[in-house]
Amino acid sequence: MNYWLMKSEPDVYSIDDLKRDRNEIWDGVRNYQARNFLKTMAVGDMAFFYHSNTKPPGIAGLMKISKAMVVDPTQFDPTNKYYDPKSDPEEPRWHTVTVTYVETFAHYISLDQLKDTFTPDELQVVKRGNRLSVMPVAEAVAQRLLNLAAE
DNA sequence: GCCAACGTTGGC
DNA sequence: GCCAACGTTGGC
Repeated sequence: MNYWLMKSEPDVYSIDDLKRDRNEIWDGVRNYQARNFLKTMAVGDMAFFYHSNTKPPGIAGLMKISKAMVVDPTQFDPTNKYYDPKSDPEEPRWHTVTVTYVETFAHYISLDQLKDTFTPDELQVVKRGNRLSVMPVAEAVAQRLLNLAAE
């Protein structure tokens, strides 16, 4: 079982939205490195829900991967902002996962706290200028995050 | 709202 | 295949 961190702007989709929806397709990722991580996710993996572009940015909760290798439907929808006319329905370019709500942390872990606790090597999200929206989290780091969240 | 970082596009 | 222009991300 692997741990991940996935970013979303709460104005667009927040952990409260996921709590309400229970399950959601994590659509709209259009970065190959992030997509490649999405494609390696397995059912049962856990992902930290990171709120980006908000004040303060940070980790808001936890979700679980409930379906792997989901074809992102938005790539074939011409009315969608994530429409990709170059994606071939026979060979879809963008795969993602379905996530299921697990919990909202009692203690929101702000980016400032993440920077105080982890080095950029331990947790890529604290790296300055980091724009990757999906990234792996090492088991030991994940455990420390879960401890922080419970404080 | 600004802007640094950086991925993508497209002319050559 | 290079690289300038452009667009997006995301912290501040």
